[in-house]
Amino acid sequence: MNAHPLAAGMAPGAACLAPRPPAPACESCAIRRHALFGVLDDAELAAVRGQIGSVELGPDERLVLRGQAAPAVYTVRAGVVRFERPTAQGLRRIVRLVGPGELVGAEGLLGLPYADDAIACTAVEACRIPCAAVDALHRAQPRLGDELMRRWQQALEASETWLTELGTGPALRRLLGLLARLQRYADDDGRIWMPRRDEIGSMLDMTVETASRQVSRLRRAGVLVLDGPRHARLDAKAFAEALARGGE
Amino acid sequence: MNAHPLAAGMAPGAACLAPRPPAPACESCAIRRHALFGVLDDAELAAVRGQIGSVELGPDERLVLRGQAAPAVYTVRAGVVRFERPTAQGLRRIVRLVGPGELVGAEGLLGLPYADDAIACTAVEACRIPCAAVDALHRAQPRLGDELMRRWQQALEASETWLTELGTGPALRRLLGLLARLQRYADDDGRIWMPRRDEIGSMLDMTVETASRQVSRLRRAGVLVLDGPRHARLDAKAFAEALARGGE
DNA sequence: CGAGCCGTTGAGGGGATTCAAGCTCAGTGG
DNA sequence: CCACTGAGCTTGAATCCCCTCAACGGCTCG
Repeated sequence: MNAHPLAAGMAPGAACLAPRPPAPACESCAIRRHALFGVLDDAELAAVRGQIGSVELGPDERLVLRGQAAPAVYTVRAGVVRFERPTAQGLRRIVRLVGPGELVGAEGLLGLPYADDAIACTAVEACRIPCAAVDALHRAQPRLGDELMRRWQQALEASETWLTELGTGPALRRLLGLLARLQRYADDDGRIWMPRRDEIGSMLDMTVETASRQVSRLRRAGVLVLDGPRHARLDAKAFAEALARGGE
Repeated sequence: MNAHPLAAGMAPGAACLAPRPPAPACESCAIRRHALFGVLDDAELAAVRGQIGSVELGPDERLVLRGQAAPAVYTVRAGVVRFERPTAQGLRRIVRLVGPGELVGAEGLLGLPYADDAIACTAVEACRIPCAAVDALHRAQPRLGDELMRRWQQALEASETWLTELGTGPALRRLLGLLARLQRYADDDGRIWMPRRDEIGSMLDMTVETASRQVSRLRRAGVLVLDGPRHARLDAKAFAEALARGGE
């Protein structure tokens, strides 16, 4: 089945132990309004400001580890993070992707250990917020509770959509569905993050070879233009057509 | 691909319009401690008691409808409910199952429409709780907020587990995974709810025929004993062996 | 009793996997 | 400088699992 057997060759524990520089100015943060603390006013934000740290990760470095105690949640400021968990067969399956403004590790707020490995796909910047800080704020500002629930609901929605759109149908259509999602994380220049073939395999439940074949097909059809080792570009028109044809 | 094209022949709207008898005594409810309001004491419970209605559904009747405004949430008291949503191809995919003690339609508390169709698999009894009642209680009793978040997290966990365990691997193993889940909803007598073959198809992303073949295989192997039209029984020993072999 | 739903089984074909080889490219050390 | 290596990607050939198409039997129900 799909790829990398047991996390061999991954960067060591990272995030939790790394030094934690203070976060850049929250007040002027580009994603402030979309982030968990978007509901707070300047004064409230200032009160927790000191407890928030900044984390930077390179590709394939772990942000959190499944099963570990969860002392903090993370808000992604830049980059793409994947959620992985092992299947019963010891293989790995990617179950969700999150990007800027989204929350990682919310289960920590309930006193639960992290439910998935969260691993950087691209270079990632994130804010580290201690669970205790969220709890304290929550008591003072009940609206934060609504915002948390809203995020849980979004995560659930994303997971169920993943299941229906990426977990069914022929390989080519699943790949198109994935690319449509990656398009949302495109940079200003229109370039998307292009996963490794084995990552595609883990996301779409197919082998590396099948992933490679389908990518090549889209490349030959002019839908996808590879652009550097881990980047690509979609031709909007050709992509829409391919999607309409629905994978042959 | 998998079964029933567009909900033809389903019972009409049901739940929302049906008469709402008052709920049976909450104080002595068997699932009280496992339900959403398990955190409330007798006095708090008594205060909302009057707003809670009881709903009873037969197999294939809808509890809530995807996309519709969500005035209430439901706590399942008995039976099994499936969450369905249409795929991009107009087919239906079952994305989650819930049983006694679990919550349906929590997204309504955020002012969102229902995210999935929730349909009774077996005979179902549920409590209908107006969102307004939950909101009011929530303001009075903050612990209810934690309980809600806990349920959201459980739903998310269930969805991701569904993806990794039922969305991958050969057909037989996926079926075994499903049966293991259904076992949790077994009655005191050890009988489990046995889905129709097309329902199995919608859950495990396979055709009716494949579902039938795999079921027959398990039947011949003595793992599964069909017992009435919509019921079955698992042979614990044979089942464990089959699971260990992992689908041949 | 015919109609329709549900389940089962067979035959055939196709899409994905498996096994295998070859390619490019970056990093390494002789 | 260049073989050497290994990771990642691609492609081919053979196999197999699952899908498609099809037929049939049991059952309920009008």
